[in-house]
Amino acid sequence: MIDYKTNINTGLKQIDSYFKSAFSVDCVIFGFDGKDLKVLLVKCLDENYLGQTALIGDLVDPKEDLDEAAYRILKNRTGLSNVYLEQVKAFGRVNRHPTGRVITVAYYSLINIEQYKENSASYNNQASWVNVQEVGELAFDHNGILEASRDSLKNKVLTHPVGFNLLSEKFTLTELQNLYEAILDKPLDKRNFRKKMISMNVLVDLEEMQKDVAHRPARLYSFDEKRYEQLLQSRNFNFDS
Amino acid sequence: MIDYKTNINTGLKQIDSYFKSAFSVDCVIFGFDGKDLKVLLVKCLDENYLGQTALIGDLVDPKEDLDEAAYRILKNRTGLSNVYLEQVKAFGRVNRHPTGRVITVAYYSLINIEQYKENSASYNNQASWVNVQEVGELAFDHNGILEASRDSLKNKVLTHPVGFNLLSEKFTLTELQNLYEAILDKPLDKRNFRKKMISMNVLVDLEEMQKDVAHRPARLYSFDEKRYEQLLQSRNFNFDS
DNA sequence: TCAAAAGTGTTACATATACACCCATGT
DNA sequence: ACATGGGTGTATATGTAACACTTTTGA
Repeated sequence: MIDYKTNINTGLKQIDSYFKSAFSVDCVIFGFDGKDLKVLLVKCLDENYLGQTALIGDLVDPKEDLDEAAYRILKNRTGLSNVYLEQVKAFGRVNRHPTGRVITVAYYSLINIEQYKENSASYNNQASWVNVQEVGELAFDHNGILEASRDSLKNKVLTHPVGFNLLSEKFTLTELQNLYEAILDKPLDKRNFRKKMISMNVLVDLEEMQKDVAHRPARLYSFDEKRYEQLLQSRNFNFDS
Repeated sequence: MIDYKTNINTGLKQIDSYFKSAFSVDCVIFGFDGKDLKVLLVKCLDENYLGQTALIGDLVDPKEDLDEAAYRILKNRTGLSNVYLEQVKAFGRVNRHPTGRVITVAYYSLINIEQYKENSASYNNQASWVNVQEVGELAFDHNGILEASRDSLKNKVLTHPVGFNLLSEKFTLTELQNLYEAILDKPLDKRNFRKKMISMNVLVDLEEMQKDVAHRPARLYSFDEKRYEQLLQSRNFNFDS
């Protein structure tokens, strides 16, 4: 009934015909420009999808952990290390890649666009930020990967305040609210949002104001990582409104 | 800076050295015996982990989608089709498998133990049900995979009543509560549990009673899948208590 | 003085939690 | 009669949702 020779957990000799596949990692790199959620995309040079837009990805080196590969790709493309990175899931349709059998593992990461601009100056890699609402048809199965990543991010942000990774160190509550609205793709009530955020106890009031804005300047906050780590241990956040 | 020749999304010729890996699927098959959450495990025949206990898994055929492979493995091992199946994530540490570079994609599935027993009689595959609380050291990185799957199931069950897949068609509210307690690994309040479950509107009161029990017989219910599908579309459940 | 965004409280409603006793059956 | 699990309601606390006006700045 079961062909034990092909069963990798119960024991097998290396069966050459199985070791002819490759893995890739695709990174959905999210950024935020103060108004819209953006994703970093590149032009595809693969002959089957020539000129189409694609996610940033690469083959995983045989001597490289999956997570390592994701960090390497991010570092290569953005110049940034220590970025927020989360695995989404694996995509493995047989014909998803024309070159051969390639299973890809999707990751999303959250980076600060300003920091990217500073660091990536030396990397002329022709990547560009596209509003997630305006992403057209992508190469391969990348539209599906992007959708799954957006969903994953939505769920994450409802329980963990990871959105801070997309903002500058100092930010206003309105910027934060705009970010949540962009991620959750729905409007939020200003007063309720502020109450909830402040009651979470992860914001540090910097007692500092915006400057040179053509309206009443807003108070600046930063994110208290230590406080957040403590909260993670005690119990879950819940950010729903 | 970036080696475009090795970049699979922007275009590449097949690079043989990358196409020497394999994928496997590992299935965390959960069952419920009325009291404890169980997982179906097998004895490992791999020489590196000889005699150790392991999850059920297999290599993915080069001509087979990932999901297909998971369904095939389940069918082979349990005789069951149309089971509830959910991808967890990919595990890709370089040395996780001694035979070669093997990335594995974990799935968990929820099946009914009674149904399994009926169907698997002809498959003498020496699999056995182990209480998840009592699982010892497993082969490969399977303890990590099991943990990730339990977490994933916990989260799922808080928002979607998928637990029904583990029960018989007819069940009592106490059985259902025991199941939730086993999955969430904490006690729940009887009255609050019943109120909440009933208010979800996914239970059908069969107007039928338990028989041959040495105490007051309990009312039997079944799960209303159509109602559930409707609810999924409208908005999310929330099962937290 | 105008435009533009910042900032602020209260009330109604819904949901979650805590909690203890009587009931029906088989032995 | 007793042991076993089945079944039920209420009060309180907490969280969520809805809602509009005044303030501060630069132009």
